[in-house]
Amino acid sequence: MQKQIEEFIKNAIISVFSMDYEPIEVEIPLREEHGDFSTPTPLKLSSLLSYSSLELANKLKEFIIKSEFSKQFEAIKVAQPGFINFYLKKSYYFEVLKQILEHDYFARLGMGEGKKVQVEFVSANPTGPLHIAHGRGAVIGDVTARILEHLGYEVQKEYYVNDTGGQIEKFAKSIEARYDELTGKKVEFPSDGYHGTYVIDMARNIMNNHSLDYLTENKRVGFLMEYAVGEMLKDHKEVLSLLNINHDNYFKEKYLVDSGLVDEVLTILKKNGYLEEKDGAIWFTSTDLGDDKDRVLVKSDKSLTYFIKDIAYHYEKFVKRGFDIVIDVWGADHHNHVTRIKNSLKSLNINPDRFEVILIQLVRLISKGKEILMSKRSGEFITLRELIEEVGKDVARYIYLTRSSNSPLDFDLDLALKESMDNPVFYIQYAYVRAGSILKQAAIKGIEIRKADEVNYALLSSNTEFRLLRLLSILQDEILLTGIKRTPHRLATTSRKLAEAFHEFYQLHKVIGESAELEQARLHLVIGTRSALELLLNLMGITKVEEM
RNA sequence: GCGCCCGUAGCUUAAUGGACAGAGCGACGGCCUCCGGAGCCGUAGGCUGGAGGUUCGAAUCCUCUCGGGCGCACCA
Repeated sequence: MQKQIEEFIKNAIISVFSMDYEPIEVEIPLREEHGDFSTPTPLKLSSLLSYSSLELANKLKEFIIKSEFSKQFEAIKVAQPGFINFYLKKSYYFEVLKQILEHDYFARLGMGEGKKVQVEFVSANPTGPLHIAHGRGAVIGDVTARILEHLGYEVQKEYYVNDTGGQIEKFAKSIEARYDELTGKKVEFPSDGYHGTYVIDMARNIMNNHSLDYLTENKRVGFLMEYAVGEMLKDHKEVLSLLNINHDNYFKEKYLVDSGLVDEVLTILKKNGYLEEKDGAIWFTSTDLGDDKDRVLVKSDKSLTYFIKDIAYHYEKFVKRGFDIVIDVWGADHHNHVTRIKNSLKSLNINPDRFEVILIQLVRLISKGKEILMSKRSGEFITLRELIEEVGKDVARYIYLTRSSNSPLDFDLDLALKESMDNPVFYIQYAYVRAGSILKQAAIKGIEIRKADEVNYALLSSNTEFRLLRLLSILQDEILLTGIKRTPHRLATTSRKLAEAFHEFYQLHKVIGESAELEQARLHLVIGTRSALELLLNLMGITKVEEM
């Protein structure tokens, strides 16, 4: 509907003022008295035309009112200082309700038709367990993917596995040292190695299952690298699935080198004039693109930097796999990397606008007013697994989701635990349960749900009922906005509002036991609301509970 | 020093440049013969860190400033 109004106003401006004006903004007002949809376009237009914004608004309104289009609205009003507000007809609400019940109104939207989008998230180094910050990126990425899928994009959720490089080697050597310690050998632990207790656990596991004794010195590290990455990744997958997150694809960094992609990219960069040899290394001349320094791609010892592999990786996403849009979810500490990748895309003749990054700010875990840094169990930073065990997956997901990703998040553990009795998550789930329980009662009493054509929706006439109907009617537009703006945290607010409206309805109105006509109309409203809650819970990845 | 992010109610925070800045928690006061009270209704609490500017309109954009976080590798 939002789109239709935009389109219509655009044409109205062409007809009335014979000018083509863009963009037309149509918003869902914060206050219900300002209508279901509203546009400030006359205010913008007044600087271009010699009318006051109020005059413009009135002229446009006159034009709109005469049209067939306006018949869908109860009222179209001009408001100070020049808004045009649209109030949907009750019959429009009723039509939506009917569509929800009989035509799968909440099905996927068609806007992303045929467009391939990749959302890459988590992609943690497999050198240690996932911690709470990874959880935030994981949920934001997952929900973003779910929303885009709902909008009709073809979405792939990807996890990039850093299975080569210096860090992995260091990790393998740390395990090796622990292994040797366990077998009684005296060794010096690598000074910059990984000290976590999980490294010792892994070494112990190897000792029990896979003896290293028969491997030569240089084969040991190779074996350990592969083994460690495999084990760590297995752990990551397991923890993510506890959070209800399952990636579609795990992309191995190793493949970039083995497949010759890195060489391919280097060749193109050379051809496009972005390579330079200096001090025995190969540099990307990114200063030509506005960077403050050139960046090394191939080190003087011929090994590859992370950067060249990442360039090759993104080249692969766009050119080999043909994604139209790639969205990476990164920790905010990598923000400098964003322009670097965009620059590299430019140098490969790929439009950098097709590449987006959602930066996730830090997460601090707070308990009793103080930040918790270490975990008792592992001696590491609090792991994601521990957090989920502590507060549960739904609470964790919801709390991660309520805050905008570019704002730092204080995850108050006490509050999360206390809230588990009195928590927005349960509030929303409870609304879903209540709706279900009314329907269950109806079934027990043998009440049959009539077809929409046989139900008199006009009996839904209280403010509370209209509020619910209105929320149902604007839900798809709301989700659309959430998807386009890549602001998944809006879902938290949207679903809370809907739950609130339903609880109020539940409190004020009886459904079963009213006159048969009213009973039917309200049952339909309950079914519609339940579908909407179901959609929202699915998008947020929060469990739909039937009983609490 | 340079770059990015954030300062909103006691706490955690929301608000595609729009209309009176919304919620939750906490505090205070009401509501259970009724489909589940994990609920509902109400009260108090804000110069959106500060100062300028752009705009018909600024929490939002620009400049400066004060606080906090992060990043500035032939690490990933």
